[in-house]
Amino acid sequence: MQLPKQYDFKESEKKWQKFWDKNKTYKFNPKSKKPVYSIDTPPPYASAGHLHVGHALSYTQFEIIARIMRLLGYNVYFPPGYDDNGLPTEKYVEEKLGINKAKTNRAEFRKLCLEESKKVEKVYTENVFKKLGHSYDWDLLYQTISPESQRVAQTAFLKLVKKGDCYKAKEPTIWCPYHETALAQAEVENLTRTTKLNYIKFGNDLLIATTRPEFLSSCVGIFVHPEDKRYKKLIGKEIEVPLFNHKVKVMADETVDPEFGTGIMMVCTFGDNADIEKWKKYNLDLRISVDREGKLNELGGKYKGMKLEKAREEILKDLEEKELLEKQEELQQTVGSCWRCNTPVEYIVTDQWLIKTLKYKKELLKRGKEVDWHPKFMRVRYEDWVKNLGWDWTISRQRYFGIPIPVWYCDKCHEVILPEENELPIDPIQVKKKCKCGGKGVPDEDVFDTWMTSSNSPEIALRWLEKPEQYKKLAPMSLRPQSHDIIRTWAFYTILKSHLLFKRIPWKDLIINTFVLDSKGHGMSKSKGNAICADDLIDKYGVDVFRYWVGGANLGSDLPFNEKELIAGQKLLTKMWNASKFVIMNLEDFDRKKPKLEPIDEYTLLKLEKTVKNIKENYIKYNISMARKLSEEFFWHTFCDNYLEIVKDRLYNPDKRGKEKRKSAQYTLYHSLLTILKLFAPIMPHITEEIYHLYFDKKEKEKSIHISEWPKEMKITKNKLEKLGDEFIDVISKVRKFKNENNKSLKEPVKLTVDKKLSIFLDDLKAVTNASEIRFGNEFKVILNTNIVTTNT
RNA sequence: GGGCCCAUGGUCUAGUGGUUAUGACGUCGCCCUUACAAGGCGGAGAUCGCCGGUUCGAUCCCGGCUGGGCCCACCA
Repeated sequence: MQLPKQYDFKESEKKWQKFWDKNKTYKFNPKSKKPVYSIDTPPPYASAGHLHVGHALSYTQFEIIARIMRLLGYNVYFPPGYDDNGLPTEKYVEEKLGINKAKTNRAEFRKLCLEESKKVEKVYTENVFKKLGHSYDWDLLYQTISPESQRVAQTAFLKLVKKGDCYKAKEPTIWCPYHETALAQAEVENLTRTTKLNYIKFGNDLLIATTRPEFLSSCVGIFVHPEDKRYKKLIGKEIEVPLFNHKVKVMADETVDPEFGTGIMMVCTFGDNADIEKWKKYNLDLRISVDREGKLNELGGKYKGMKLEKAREEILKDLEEKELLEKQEELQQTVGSCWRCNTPVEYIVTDQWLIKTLKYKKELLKRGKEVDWHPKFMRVRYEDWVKNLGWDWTISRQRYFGIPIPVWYCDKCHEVILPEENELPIDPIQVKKKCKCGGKGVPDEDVFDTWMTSSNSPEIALRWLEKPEQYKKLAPMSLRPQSHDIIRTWAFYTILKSHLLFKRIPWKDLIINTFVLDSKGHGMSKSKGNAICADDLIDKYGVDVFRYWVGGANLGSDLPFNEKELIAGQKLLTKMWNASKFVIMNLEDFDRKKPKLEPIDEYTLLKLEKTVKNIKENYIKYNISMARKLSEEFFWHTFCDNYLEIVKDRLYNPDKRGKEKRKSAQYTLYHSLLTILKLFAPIMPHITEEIYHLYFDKKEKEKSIHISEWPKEMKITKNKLEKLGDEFIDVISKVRKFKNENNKSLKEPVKLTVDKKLSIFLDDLKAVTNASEIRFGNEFKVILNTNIVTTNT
């Protein structure tokens, strides 16, 4: 049999990717009796940019798991998805089509987004997912912008409203003055900045330090520590606020730090979270002086219409003029800011839809414990987040584009008008509704937070509403793979929704992907300019080598990028190609019948079986790197370095050694190589498929190695043999070392003295060491023809 | 300010309460051996970050420190 001398990865990748596509190799079979393993895949936003290694790694990491589970006998439900319901899509469509979304209608614009996204996604599918050798079932593709996804989000909303877990409220909400929208707690980032702490004279010459003098008009209370001797007598008194001259009460609260500033805290509605807390706790007045654009309103008096920054300047100027500004100090401060525009957030009172979270903290913690986190310590992040929640989840956004909130408000009785579930998806702007009282329904023009959709990804992926039977059977899903930075959003909201809607967890396992750092140990990002492009690596080394690297990463931990790892993978591929070539060449006349096995062949199969078992255990625990290591060890050392060398003589000289002994070697080679290929198949799908098709596909029943069965146990249990075999291998190693130390070729003939126990391997031992004579004795000896050298055991 | 993770030969990495502490890349030496010189075989190279504690015994458990990475937080 003529086999190609070298493995051409580029050609092989193209060939097999096409093959898998054409044959729908990875199609989910709803009729199969195998247990189902379902994956709640993270839908990426299909960008045209280059593929960052970090992303390529995280997506490939759980893709390897999909392959592992398929190989272990599961019916794998592995749907690809695209997240095209966000701002990036909006922007892209506006720019590409040269339209202004504010001038088209919402439904029309959404349709355009859907169409454009589909085009971009098609390119992405080919250039990223298929190129990486991913085994999605493309018939299960979903989009978060699709009508079906909208229906899921709106149905979930409706159910929660009816249940009372979703409500409309006039509440202080986190507000981005730039985007003019409410934000969820999870959308707030921290911004560290230097600011001025201003010491301002209030009535009675009381000195109060504040960083937000622009909020003087909103001041509703003064707080001191109850034990602070300086101010004890003030408690209960009223103090006049400078410039605005309204009076506020002095109160005591233990959270006030006497050491900070002057030990007096001014509470305004609302400068920050602490204000809201005290406002609620002490039932203070509401004096809102900031509008939706971040400008002062009527309450701001002469500062009305000024942006907060400007108002601050003016107020400070006026305070100074009136000699009410005692002093200013520099202060390092951390403030919340909008995650998109970095504008510091404000807190204003608006009408918003919220989903209850605070009420369910305990249950959510319990649900968190029901999920199997990999690694375990990542659950702590979830728990910390849940414990520290301070707000219910604001799900309405004052944005133009997104999934509409399906409600109307009666213009007469002001009741909320809800649609029927079977009307969904619906855009209230497009559809008129009447109230029971006869009043006209005014549509809610807000849209959902995008997490409102994403948090139902299991429902979208499993076709909750389209295929209720399937959903019932497959939920909860088996696995959610995701990155650690969205534990507080994606993981949290999904668990929340699942708890509220279905009273159970959304999936059994949650894995946190590896976080790739640059070679110096810093996070990779475009802005830092240290991001490495996965496409370049794939062009240079091939996908399987890239995937080999991915297979060495551990879940939930950091991994500095190191190109050397790829070289190791490259070498492994070469080795695998060559070893397979050798094996297949020697299997031409193999009839697959089981012959009487030689002791060393049995020993090798025994070792293999142990390895397979061990690997399975690791694979099930998502310990891919350990499985890879074990596979490599067996393949390279046990199989190539030792076994292949041992059987060469039997394969080459059947006349001398006996035909049956050659068959025994062939049998062992066949099963070992096939098993080795399967063990590596999830990590390196292309080369293993290529080799499988060089020979095995004609013998085995499956068309593709990737849907073949996990190696069956051969039930070899000869423990004595294992010990003896180990000793035999040890002798080989010693003889090699001996020849090496004497600068001799490995072919150099020697005379050996070995333990009598090893006599069962006599012929193989003789052949592999090229011994002209073997004697038995207690002491191990190697002797050259010319000079005599002895080695002891 | 709180919390989490990490620290092992030059580099990257595995691992365990107790034998000579993995493996890879690199390096050095030997070997053209009919699968593979993009190879084989062998060698050198680590007081397992630092300081304490628990223990008969710690790289592994506990506490502290240092350095790196990350998450969270209302000091007005």
